[in-house]
Amino acid sequence: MVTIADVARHAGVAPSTVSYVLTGKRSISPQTRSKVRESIRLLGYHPHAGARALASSRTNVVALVLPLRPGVHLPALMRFVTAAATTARKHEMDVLLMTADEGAQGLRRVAGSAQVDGFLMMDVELDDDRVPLLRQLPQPSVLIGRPAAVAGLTCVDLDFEAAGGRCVDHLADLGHRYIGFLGAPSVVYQRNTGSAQRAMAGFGAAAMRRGIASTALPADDDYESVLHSVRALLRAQPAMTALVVHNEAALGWVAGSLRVLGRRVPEDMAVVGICPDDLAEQLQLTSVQLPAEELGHQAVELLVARLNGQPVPPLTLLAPKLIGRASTAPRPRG
Amino acid sequence: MVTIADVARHAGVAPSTVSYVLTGKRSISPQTRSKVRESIRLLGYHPHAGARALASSRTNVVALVLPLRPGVHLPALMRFVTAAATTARKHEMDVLLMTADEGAQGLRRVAGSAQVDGFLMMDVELDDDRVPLLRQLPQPSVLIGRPAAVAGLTCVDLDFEAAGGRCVDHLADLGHRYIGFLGAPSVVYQRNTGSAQRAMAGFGAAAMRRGIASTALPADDDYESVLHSVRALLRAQPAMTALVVHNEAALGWVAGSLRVLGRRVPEDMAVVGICPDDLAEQLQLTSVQLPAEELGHQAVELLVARLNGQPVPPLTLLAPKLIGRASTAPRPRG
DNA sequence: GTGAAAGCGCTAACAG
DNA sequence: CTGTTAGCGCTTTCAC
Repeated sequence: MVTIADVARHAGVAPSTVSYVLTGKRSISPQTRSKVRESIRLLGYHPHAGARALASSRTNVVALVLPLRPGVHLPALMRFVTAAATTARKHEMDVLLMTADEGAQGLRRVAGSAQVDGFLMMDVELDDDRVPLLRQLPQPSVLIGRPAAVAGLTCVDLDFEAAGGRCVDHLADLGHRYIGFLGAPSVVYQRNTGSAQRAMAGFGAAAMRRGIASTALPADDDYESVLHSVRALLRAQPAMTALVVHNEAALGWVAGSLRVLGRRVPEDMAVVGICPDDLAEQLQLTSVQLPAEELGHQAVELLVARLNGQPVPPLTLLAPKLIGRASTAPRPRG
Repeated sequence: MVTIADVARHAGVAPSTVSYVLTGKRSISPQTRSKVRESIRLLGYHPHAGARALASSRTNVVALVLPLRPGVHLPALMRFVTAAATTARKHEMDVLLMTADEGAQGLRRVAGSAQVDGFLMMDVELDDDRVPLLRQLPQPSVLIGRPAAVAGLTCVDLDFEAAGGRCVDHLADLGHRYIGFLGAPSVVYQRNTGSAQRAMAGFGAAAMRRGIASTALPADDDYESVLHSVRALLRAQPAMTALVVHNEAALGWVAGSLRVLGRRVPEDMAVVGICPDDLAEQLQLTSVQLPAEELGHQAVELLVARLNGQPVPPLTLLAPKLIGRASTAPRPRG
């Protein structure tokens, strides 16, 4: 194995000089620098990661903690993961993958053994039990999602409240005056899921603000339940001409349900989803996108900033973007 | 930070003793062992990963190199990843995530800096340029997929040849005598993609073996192309009553194309796919599954075996499993 | 069955 | 601007 001493000898300098050329932590004369660089290249030298970590207490690795509970949209998750990995590499960092099933125990292990410089944790819910632990760890962490108390943490999330509002605004601008909201399964709300509750709240508030009549119902993931909820919405508000759907699993059934109930999309009923882009694209659905890449990128940037001792805001909310597709049209005048 | 010296002092033993309790590399008296264990627990000691790697030249980390080219089925990929991660943890190992876009350069970097003990590389194709490099590296590697020359490597893959054959056998057993094969886009075959070619070869050989007339065509990923290819197949072999599809992206259009051409599934035309299970389930398609979990698990087991100096076969082929669903039925007698 | 001590390869004072 | 050197925390001989 080629070590820093080999490089130093080959270049006729001290090991520390080689180290400084590599880290840039002190100024080196151009001649020395290029001499050293050349030796490094010639010998094919790569600093030993373990030795470096030991001496510098920096691993240049971030842990990425993924949720793998059923129901997460895998394509969106992968988009997030690759964005995070790519951004990490831009900062000369690597990514250690942790599945959530190791729980707090796993975090303690990885943190305790100094395997990583920081943590990225996805899909954090309001009362996640790992959050208090993260606060204690010596390594900084960035959460994707939004726990109840944000103080002392760094979180990034889509602004779900604004997302709900954005859907209403889009529909209101098209002339719709009676709008329904088809939400997640009711257990999700019982479970205190932040994104679900906030999207719903944003939807309701925007409707009030615009003087629009709104009705909301949860829906389970199966056809029966979706059909039932859509029918119930229409019964509750017969003049309804638009629907906001915040339920990925239900989306596939919505068009069918509406058809069965005699409503064409978008002529009789405009539909807006809050969902990953590929799903919306596939269903030709106007939607507020879940910005997976942007979240992954931002999360890493925030973590890197914290590692460099820079101050970062406790909560970064990404503005929702609505993409118009075939499922929305101006309200039928009649 | 708690070090091994702290634990040793607390337990009244030498640091080396603590180390040996942890690694089990020499016998320790039960009393000493439990004394040490207790101190470890009390102090919340975790060995420093970097220090350990430096002293032992073992990181207990494996690199997982993922393909992120367009067209890979993300849900199946994630199933593979989690299986690999879970199996790795069973062996006290962690997983470092590498995206393929770093290419050979990235492998060299990670290998050179001794960040990992070995490599897991997914979706290797016949002429992958990173394969020769992997052979040179000091760390062992396991490939998921099957490059042209397997000597000196360790590979795991689904037995695509048997998979193609299995589809034919299933259909032949149901009485079908004229079978079509709808393959990947023709560029995939031009690109020398092993799995595509082997599935096709297995299909052809099995048909010959069973005395069945077979016809094959490639298909692109869009509706037009699929419709065109299916129509061409039917024209070439009007008596065709069954279809084997090895093209994930086309699968969604197959049923529609057949309907347009006046064939009901499965009454007029039986369909078998070679595709990830969730896709097949969703389409209610009889299929040979892509055993993502099993591949991930096996790959890690093989790598661990190699790390322990155990001999492993250069090629491990997993037997295809066919799951019967609604898309196949006995041949209509008429 | 246990201890003492010599590194593993690198970084970061300290010294010039 | 560069060299010398003392660790970083652990494993693993060697010695008893």
